[in-house]
Amino acid sequence: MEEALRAPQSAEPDAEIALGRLGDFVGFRLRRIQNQLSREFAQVTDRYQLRQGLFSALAIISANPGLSQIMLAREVGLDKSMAVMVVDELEQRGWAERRRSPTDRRRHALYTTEAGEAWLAEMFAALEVVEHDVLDALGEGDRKLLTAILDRVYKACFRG
Amino acid sequence: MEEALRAPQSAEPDAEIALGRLGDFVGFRLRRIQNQLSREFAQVTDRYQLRQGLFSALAIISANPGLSQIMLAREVGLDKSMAVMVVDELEQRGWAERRRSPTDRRRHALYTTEAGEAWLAEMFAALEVVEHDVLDALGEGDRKLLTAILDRVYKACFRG
DNA sequence: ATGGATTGTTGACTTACTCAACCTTTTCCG
DNA sequence: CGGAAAAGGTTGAGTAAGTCAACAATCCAT
Repeated sequence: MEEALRAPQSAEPDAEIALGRLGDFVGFRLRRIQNQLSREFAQVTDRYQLRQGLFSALAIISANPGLSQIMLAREVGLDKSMAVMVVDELEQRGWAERRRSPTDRRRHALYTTEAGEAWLAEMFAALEVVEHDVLDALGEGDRKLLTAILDRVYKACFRG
Repeated sequence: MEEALRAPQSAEPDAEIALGRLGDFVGFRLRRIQNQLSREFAQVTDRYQLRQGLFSALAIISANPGLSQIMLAREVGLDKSMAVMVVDELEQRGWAERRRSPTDRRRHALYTTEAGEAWLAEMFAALEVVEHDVLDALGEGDRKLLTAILDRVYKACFRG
C-alpha cells in the first residue's frame, strides 16, 4: 500500500498514520482487526442473505445440543431478547429447532437439524477461506500461541 | 468459574459450554473479547456521556495533526459520513477543530485543542484501568508477544 | 474550460442492540 | 402446602451505529 495506487494531487500519508498512545492498548488493535475480519465475513454471509450472529449461534448449538436460549445468549454475548430472534430465524430456515425441556418446562432445549449441520459445514469451509490470509501470515506455532493468549485474555475479561 | 457461584436450582453447565469447531477460528475469539472489552469501555464512556469512537478518533487526530477527515475515517474504519458526525461532536465539545487546508481547500485539516489533549490524557488513564485486568493476566512478555502477533494479523488483513 | 475525481456534508434508511414489561414455570422457605 | 421470589422466554418500544445515495465545492488532467 505504500507505493501502490499513487494518487496524483496530494501527498498521501496513507500508510504513515501514527497510532500514538493508542498503540499501547490491546483493545484498539483487537477492534481494528475484528472490524476488518467481520467486514470480510459479512461479504460471505451477505452472499447467503443472513444476519450476523446466526452462524456462531448455530455452531454453539451444534457443539452443545440441548442448551437453553439463555445459555446461548450468554455464550455469544447477546441479550436474551436477541437470542429469541436469532433462534426464530434459525427455526424458520429449518436449521435448528426448539423442544421443550422435559426437566424444566420453562426452557427451550435447542437442537440443530440435518439441514443445519449441512449449512454449518458449508459456512465453516467459507470461513476458512476468509481466515486463510491471516493464518498464513502467522506460522502454525504463532497461531496456537495466539489462540492460547486470547483464551487467557478472555478469561481475564470475565474474571476481573 | 467451575465451582464459584453455585446456583441452587438447576444444573448450570455455564463454564462447560463447548466451542466445537468454532474454537478453531481466530475471528470468533477476537469477537468475544472485543465485545466484552468494548462493554467495559462503554461503562467508562457512558459516565462521560459520549458516543463510542470519539476517543479513538481524537487520539488519531492527536497523533497525526492536520490529517483530513477521510484519512481519519479510513484509519478508524468508519464511513466518511460517520467521520463528519464524530468531528462535529469533537468540535462542539471544544476538543478538536477543523481548519481549511491551505494546499487543498476541499480538505479540513484536523487539530486537537488544549482541552482535547487534557481530556485525552484523562481517557487514556481510564482506559489503562479497563485493560488492567487483561494486562495482568498476561505477563509483560506475553503482552508484547500479543501486540506483535496482532500487528502481523492486521497487516495480513489488509494485504490479503 | 470541460470532464472526471476527491472531500466534505446532508438526509433517508436499515440493522443491531438495549430496556422494560409481561407470562409461565420452577424453586425457595416459612 | 402455599405464597414469594426468581428464572426462562417473548414481545414491543426505543436508541445508537452504520450504510447508502445524492449533492456542492474544489482540484486535476488533457
